[in-house]
Amino acid sequence: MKKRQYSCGLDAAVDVVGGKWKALLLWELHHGPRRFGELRRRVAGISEKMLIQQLREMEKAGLVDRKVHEQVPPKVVYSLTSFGDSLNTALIPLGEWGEVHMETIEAIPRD
Amino acid sequence: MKKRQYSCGLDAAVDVVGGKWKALLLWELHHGPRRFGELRRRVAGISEKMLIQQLREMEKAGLVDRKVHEQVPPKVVYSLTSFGDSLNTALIPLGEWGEVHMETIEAIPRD
DNA sequence: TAGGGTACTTACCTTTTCGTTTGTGGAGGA
DNA sequence: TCCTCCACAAACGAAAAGGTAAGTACCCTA
Repeated sequence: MKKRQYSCGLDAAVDVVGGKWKALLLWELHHGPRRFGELRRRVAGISEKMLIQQLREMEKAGLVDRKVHEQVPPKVVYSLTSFGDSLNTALIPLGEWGEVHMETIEAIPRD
Repeated sequence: MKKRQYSCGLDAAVDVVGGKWKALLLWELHHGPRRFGELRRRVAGISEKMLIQQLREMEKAGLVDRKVHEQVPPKVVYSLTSFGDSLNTALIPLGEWGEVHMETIEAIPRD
């Protein structure tokens, strides 16, 4: 979330789903509601700080729903809203493209 | 382009198209081949440094083709490869999602 | 003769993003 | 009693991304 004025829909969408973790979290939540600790374990390499940061941003954006179960130890469950689900649906072709061309993408030189 | 190991296709695709400018450039080139100066004028707000940097990265990734016409003054034309075009096709649903929800996205608070 | 267009390149700086570490407070298990 | 788990929070620094400004070499137009 950096801009206010977008030049096209794609611009806006990439702004919402951009960054290192949001796409992965969307994908993981697509499989079903998840607790904080579950997400931390299933999304490889994410730190707790990044996880909570991304979740908060996605909550603000209306993509995910955060439900607190008042109990000890605490239990918080995150799930996709219908808005988040619609974004996920729109991302499916892109995900398939990525899978098909995975080897090509991995072979891109980076310097 | 930062990682080598992707956990899913979506992860890889977002890595390729991520950042502030690549989606806009892909979209612009989707309308047809463009010269450097044309892109600079049509993609609002981009600096020459960013433009050439992104174009070079997209060239390395095999998304765009760079054709130099040896003449004075110089003339360089950029166009999508079939690989770049396939990415663009995969991005269409996302672009449509962004257009449909543009107002919602613009209303997301950023602090 | 001055200014603008052609397509870049380089240096420097600021902003944003990402990662690491430490700490909270109560509860249950060895 | 110590350790771990739960779901965070806060501080700090590194790294990456992005922005600004200037320079290059040549040509055409006014």
